Amino acid sequence: MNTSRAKAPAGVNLPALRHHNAALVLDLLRAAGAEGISRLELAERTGLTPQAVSKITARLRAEGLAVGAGLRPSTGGKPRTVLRLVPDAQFAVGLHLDRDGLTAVLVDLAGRSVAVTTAPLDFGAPAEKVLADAADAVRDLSAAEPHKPVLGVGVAVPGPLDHRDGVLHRVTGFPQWDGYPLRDALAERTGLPVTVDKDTNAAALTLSLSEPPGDFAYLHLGTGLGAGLVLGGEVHRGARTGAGEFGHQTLQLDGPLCECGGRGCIEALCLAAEARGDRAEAARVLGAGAANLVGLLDIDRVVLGGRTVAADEDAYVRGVRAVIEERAARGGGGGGVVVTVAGGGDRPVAEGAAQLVLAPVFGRVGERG
Amino acid sequence: MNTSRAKAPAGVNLPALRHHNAALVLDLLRAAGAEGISRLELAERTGLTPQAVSKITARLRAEGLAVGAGLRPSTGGKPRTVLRLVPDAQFAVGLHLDRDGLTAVLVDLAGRSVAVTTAPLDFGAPAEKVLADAADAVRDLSAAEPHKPVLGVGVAVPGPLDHRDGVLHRVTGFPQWDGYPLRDALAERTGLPVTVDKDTNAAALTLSLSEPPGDFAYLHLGTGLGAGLVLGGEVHRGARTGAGEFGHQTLQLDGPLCECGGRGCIEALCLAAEARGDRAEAARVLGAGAANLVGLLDIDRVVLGGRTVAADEDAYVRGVRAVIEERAARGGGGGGVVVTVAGGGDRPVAEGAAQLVLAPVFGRVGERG
DNA sequence: TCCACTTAAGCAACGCTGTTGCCAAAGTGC
DNA sequence: GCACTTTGGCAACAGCGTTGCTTAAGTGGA
Repeated sequence: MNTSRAKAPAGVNLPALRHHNAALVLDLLRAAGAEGISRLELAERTGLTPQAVSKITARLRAEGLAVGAGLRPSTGGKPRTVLRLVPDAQFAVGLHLDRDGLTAVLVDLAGRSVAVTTAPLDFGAPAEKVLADAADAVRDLSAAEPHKPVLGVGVAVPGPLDHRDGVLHRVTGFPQWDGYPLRDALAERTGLPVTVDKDTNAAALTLSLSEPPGDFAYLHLGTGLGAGLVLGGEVHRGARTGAGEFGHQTLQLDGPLCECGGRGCIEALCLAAEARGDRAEAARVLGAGAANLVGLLDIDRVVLGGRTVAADEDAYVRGVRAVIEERAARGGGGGGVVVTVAGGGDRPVAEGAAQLVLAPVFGRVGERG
Repeated sequence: MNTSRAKAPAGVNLPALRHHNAALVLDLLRAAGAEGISRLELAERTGLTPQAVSKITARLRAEGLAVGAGLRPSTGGKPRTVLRLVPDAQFAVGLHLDRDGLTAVLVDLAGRSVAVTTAPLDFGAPAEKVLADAADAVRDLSAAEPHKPVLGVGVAVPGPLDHRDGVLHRVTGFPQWDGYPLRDALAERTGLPVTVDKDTNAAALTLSLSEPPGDFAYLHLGTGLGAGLVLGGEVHRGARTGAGEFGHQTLQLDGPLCECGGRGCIEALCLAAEARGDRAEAARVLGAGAANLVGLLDIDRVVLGGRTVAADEDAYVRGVRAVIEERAARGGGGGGVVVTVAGGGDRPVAEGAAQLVLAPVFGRVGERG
């Protein structure tokens, strides 16, 4: 069962402290982007003394991860030196294995894709075949930056899996993947560390970098309906990496039959409304589920995405927002919740897969849930 | 809005490290109870070296927080010395302000109530009157252990509030509390640090100490229906301390009217079934909501409590379990989820209020959500 | 009864962390 | 040109957990 907390050796010694503070500074440098950030601002944000920040940034500069980037205007004294991340110091590969295609990206420390490959993929083919294609994509992309280290490979897949050991489970319609140790198999083929996660979690991870701080849920409405949760700056995966099962929540007791065998699942209701052209009703249904989620977790934002939403973003945003605001007005929680659509890159899932690898570098361990 | 993450000075210096490790060891000592735990076990659990644990425990003993408690049987060498927490080294006061009564407890470090007072309370009286009663209860209880330090006062109240600044909001039916700065007002009267939280969160906090590790939700079914969430060992409160709004989730689109003004709220459905004597249906409805929650968060356990559940624990446990297991069998998530009833003390809310004060001592900061 | 062996726990020296006190560098503005 | 402000590095330091070693306190076989 969930052993993540029970076994967590939470004791902190000096190397762990050093690593934590360095990662924290790196995270702030990343957030500052090309604009950069000064040592004193870093000190203020971290709560460390300016001198400690100087030492930490000196080490980061020696490792080639940070660099000076000009001066701020003086405010009456010596102007502040601005520091910024060196995005191409290290890279990570992100793979998105979908039912019909493979997308692979090489991502730099700033989160930008510097190389992309896409290819058709038969997810129903034998696992070894799919794995060989994936490994080829990793090899090709790594060659794009031959002299820079590639930290690892992140893989996003549609189905249920265990994020901790990287083993797939019961991928709907693809029984050959049940119990397949994807992480270890790909790690052996590529010689790189591999991290595996659900596609919705990867998308949520990408969003967590561009979204303002605070908790949010990413609701993905495409051929199905799923969710990725970001709580406290980290993706919430739950005990068995099963969190975000949003589509089969009951929204209509004893309602119409869903293909999962249940009744009144939000996914069935929402997609049925969409299929008969009643987009307002689809948005209202989605909004009811979103409002349930907002009330339960008291998050700051709801972010919508997926092909079905993209077809009419405005209708969905307005519909969902209306339900949430109406419930907030009744005192059901969720006042001030913001509803938006996922902007960001055009390959958010593959980029999020790469972020699975980069997250530890910036202190977003993600081992908690 | 949610500034908890943006402003969090996450930098760690040596005093912070020392405090963290000491709190971690204290937490393990508390978990070990009267039985105690050896230095080497502490080292194994924390990931620190035995020598570091020796130094930390030496400091704790010097402060009177830990003490030796006999020897383990030898395994062929020097027997291990067992250490245990000194429960009566420090205390905390917990207050439960309910609609019609006040319960106050003095709790030791082990979480046991060493003194209790209950009194009728008119929550609709002027705030100053209620506050005076509360302050009196605190003073009386503090006198029970005159020579030991009382760390602070934790207060659990029914309504919506902000845990961070301790201000109440829109307590249903009691407009005079809207915007009342309960934390600061009581802190001034008692001269002690005060922490305020929702009653369901306090109950969940108590349970988190006796329950096995892992994430769980406490569902309280009494005159209303609410939830407390424990994720990653800490109570999840959300951006505005509004998390756990479980009763007014929509479970039946366009269903019967709820007193909140919405339609098809789980609370209305569940209580209506209970009112007409259909306990099986009430349990089924509760189970559907619980299954929604389980799927969304992938928690390890669901814990039921409250007067209505207590009236027929077996029916509710079986009913809720049945719905969750049926959905898990369909692939909707939640396999292996355990459904139980809240055991623990007879004053779980007041004791949980006291735990709000004790949590930081054991490194459960709770500032994250 | 003795002695070799095992295991636990403290002492001392150490490396490394962030902190403090101080000073040089690099601007502004009268 | 000089007084002032602000930034940021250097050096010394206190305190953390770690390492190497010693002492304490048991077991068990000869």
